[in-house]
Order: sequence, then C-alpha cells, then structure tokens
Amino acid sequence: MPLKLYNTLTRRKEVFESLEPGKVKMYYCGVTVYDYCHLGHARACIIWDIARRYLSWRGYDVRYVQNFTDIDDKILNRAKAEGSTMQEVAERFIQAYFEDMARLNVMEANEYPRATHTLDGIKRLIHDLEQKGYAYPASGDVYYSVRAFPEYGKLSGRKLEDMQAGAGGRTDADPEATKKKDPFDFALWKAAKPGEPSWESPWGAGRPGWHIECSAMVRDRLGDTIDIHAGGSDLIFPHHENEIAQSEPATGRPLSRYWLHNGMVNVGGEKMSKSLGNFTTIRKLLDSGLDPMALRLFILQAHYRKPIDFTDEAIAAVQNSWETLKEGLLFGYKFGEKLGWTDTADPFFGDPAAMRINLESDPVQRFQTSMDDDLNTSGGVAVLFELAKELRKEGNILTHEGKTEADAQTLRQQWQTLVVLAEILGLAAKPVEPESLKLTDSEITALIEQRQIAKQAKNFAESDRIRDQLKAQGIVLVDKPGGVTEWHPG
RNA sequence: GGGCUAGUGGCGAAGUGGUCUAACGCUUCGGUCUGCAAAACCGACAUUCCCCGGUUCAAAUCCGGGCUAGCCCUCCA
Repeated sequence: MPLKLYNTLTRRKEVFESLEPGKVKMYYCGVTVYDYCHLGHARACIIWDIARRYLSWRGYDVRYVQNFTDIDDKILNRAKAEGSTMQEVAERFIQAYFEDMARLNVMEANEYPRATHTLDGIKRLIHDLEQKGYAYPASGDVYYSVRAFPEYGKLSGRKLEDMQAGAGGRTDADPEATKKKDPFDFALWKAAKPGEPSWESPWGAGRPGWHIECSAMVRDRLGDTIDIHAGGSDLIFPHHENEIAQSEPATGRPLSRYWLHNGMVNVGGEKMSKSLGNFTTIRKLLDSGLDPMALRLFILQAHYRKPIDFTDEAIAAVQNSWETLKEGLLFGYKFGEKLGWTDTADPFFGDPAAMRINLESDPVQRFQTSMDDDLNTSGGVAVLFELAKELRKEGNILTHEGKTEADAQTLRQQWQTLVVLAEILGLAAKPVEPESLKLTDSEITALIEQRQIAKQAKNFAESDRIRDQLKAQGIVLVDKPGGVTEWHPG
C-alpha cells in the first residue's frame, strides 16, 4: 500500500514519491516570532512533526527544515512598544518556542534558518528575478511583477480577474500602491525607514519583504526542488503562492512536489488568531494542568485538514482519553516484572527505538493503512486505543487476581506495538518515580489494617476516611474478595 | 462578489459505491464486583449519515439543485 497525501496544488490525494528514492526534503513554514505560540501553531507543529515521524518510520531519510521569520513589522512594533530591539524580541520568542515544543514532544528540526541569517540568499534571489524580468526597483523598493508569471494563482486556484473584486478596499489604502506597476505586485525588498533595522543591498539599504525569505531559505538549505512544503492553510494565499512565483522563475524548476496544508483551530466557530484576540497560548494551557500528551491527542483525533473547535468540553474529554492510553503505555513498567519479562531493569527498557515488533500484525497493518491515507491520525489513534484497552484489561486482572491467563510474550508484543505506534504519533508516557509518596510501606499497611478493623466494626465513616486519606497521598486501595485489601500507587 | 473545503449519534470524530443494522474516543444509563465506592469488566445508546431530486442491481459514499458552516481573497499555523 502506497502512502497518499493530499496535494493542495492538484487538489487531490496523490501517491507520494520522493524526488530521490529513500530521501525526503521537507520544509515547514514556521512562525513569525513576535509572541508566544498559541494552539493554532501547536496544531501545525504537531501535525508536521507527525508527518515527518511517519515518513521516517516508512523508511525515508527525512531532512526537515523549519524557518523562523525574524524580520517583520509586528516584531518591530513590539520592540518599539517595549523599548527593545527586533533582535531581542525575536530571540526571546524563539527561546519560548523551543520550550513550548519540548513540552509538546515535537522533535527538533534538522535546521532552523532565520531571515536574518539568509540575507545573501535573499539578495541573490531578488537579483536573479530582476535579471530575468520578474522584478523591478522603485525608489528603494523592489517589487515582484505578478503579471510576468502566467502560472500565478495555480496553488490557491484563483485567477487575477477573480481577485480584483475583493481587493478593492486594500489597494486604495496601500501606501506602496503608487510605486507598484500593478496592484497585485508585492514587495521583495523594502527601502529602509529611519530608526528601523536595515541591510545594505544593490537597491540601497532596506529589508526583505515577507515572502522572499522562505524562497531563499528553501533554496539555500534544501535546493531548487523539495518534496514537501507544509504549513497552515491560511498561508496558501498569498504566502505560498508568492513563494512559487519567486522561486520557480528564478530556478526554472518546481519549488515543491507536494504542498500540504493543515486546517485551522477554531474557537466558537471562528478561527483562532492573534488579530482576533481569541487565542490561548500553549504555555497557558499546559500551565493550567492539561497534560501535553492530551493536547496532542486532541489534535490527532481530527483529520489534519479539517477545522477543529477548541472548547472546554473537548479538552476535558481528551484528558480522560489520554488516561486510558497512558495506562496502556505504562503497562510494561507496571506489570512487566510480574509477567516474568527479564529486561525490565535494562536501561533501554521501554525505548521504542530498541523494540522489534511484528510489522505484519493486524494492528500495525491497520495503523499503516490509516496513516497511508493522507495521514489519517484518527484512524491510527483508534488502533492505539484498542491495544491500550486490551492491556488495561489485563493489567486490571493482574492487579486483582495477581495472574492472568494471557500469554506473557503476547502481552509483551502488544505493549511494544502500542509503544512503537504511539511514538510515531509523538505520544509517550514514562512512569513517574514514586518519590511523591510520603508514606512508607509499613505505614500504609498499618493504615490498611486500621481500616480493616473499622470495616469489621461497620464503622464505614472511619474506613472511608482512611481510604480518602490514602488516596490524597496517591495510594489507591483495591478491595479484593475475602476481605483482602491491596494497594498501588494511583 | 470570487475561490476552496465541509455538513455522520448526547458530544468529538473515522469511513467516500456493496463486508456500514456506520470504527475509535468522551459522556450517559443498566449490570457484575463492593458495606458503599473506586478501578476494571459486560451490555445499551445513529436501521441511519443536512434537505430535495437523479444515476445504479446497490449510495453516508457518485451527479444536479438547495440550505448551513468554516477558511482564503489584508498580517496569520
């Protein structure tokens, strides 16, 4: 079964074939660093992280590049407001970005190019476009001549004529309009303004326009044609359309074979965005107690191209869902020893990279079939739940009966399969060291005995009090038939 | 006004011509267990997939029309 991906360029699912066998060059259009990342960014980062992980698992050597746009009006405005510099603001939010992504278990890219580090490439690209007649200078600015590129609009599926009707309001107010030969033209280079950072160039001091840095970074780091260019659907137009317009005439080659776009995160039926002010930052949400893995699960339960609605109910539901999955993932740590597995003390125990699973097994096949279908993560997650529930059931039997009919090696295979597949989705759980336990075993045993006496005296108020007290300390009691009570860390 | 998506149970969400009396998760309600619980397990919860037509032996799935929603056309993941 081949992997199929929905290509925005052709508006259909296509069989994925990389340019170079076994290798994938992937570029994710990252963030403009002028504020903390919100859930919308989280969705994009997570879904492309998974695309990358899945391609790797499918055997590709993936080179994953993600940019930071660190030259931008909004960064500048923030710097002015804070009495700081553009560089300082950018640096701070890049740092924050890495902190947030580490919590969400997003793998690091191979490279993180920045606009400020790519000035040579940007200038070279503008120069090439000018030479070939796609760009023209205008009093310190340089503009891209949209009408010089007949394919303009092919990604977003629009024609210049269609756009004219809606563009009226903007072009009137655009201060650059007078310099442009055509209202559709866009800036490649902007002349320096007093007090703003600028770089020397053949067209005078200035700074790059918004779209050009991505074209330049892709070319510098990955080459003329890449396999996958990914980003939010709100970037299709104008950002990605313009990238194509800049890159393809300059290199004479297609910029990317596949264009992938994720859907938006909505709040109350509206897109979450900074300008609307309806955003929730990743750190705020995680600091409020939401498990980062639950947040990942929230994003994975929907298909990446569809919009998802962010609500308190959805978050509450997914917290519970994650508990189920987590129990499955912790199965080996909790019960491996009891089942006679011999390597539970091994330093690599639980590491998916060290696990060998049966790739022909039904769960793996179903997982792969789902993921091959344009990264259908919700189908993939369904497989994880089936495995996790099976393990939870066995775990419960082991807790209560002390043994199980199930074969220890079969359970081991199931657990490892779960761990490996979950890892592809970036979902992982490690046992928490029970250092939080303030009570010693003998103290616990003593309390259980006290409770037993209270129970026999039918003093249930007292016995429940002891149970609640232990629960508050992270000890869960299990009453078994015959008046025996066992405990385990909650 | 133009372009693009989508509308499936109480909620979220897969499925895109027959195996669908519709996966999976959450919630709710029964039952087992228990002094009561918790956990877990067993079971129930859409004969139906926005509406109206059409194609077909067969449609949630294809086609036409309608209604509704979101995204883009301005900075945006």
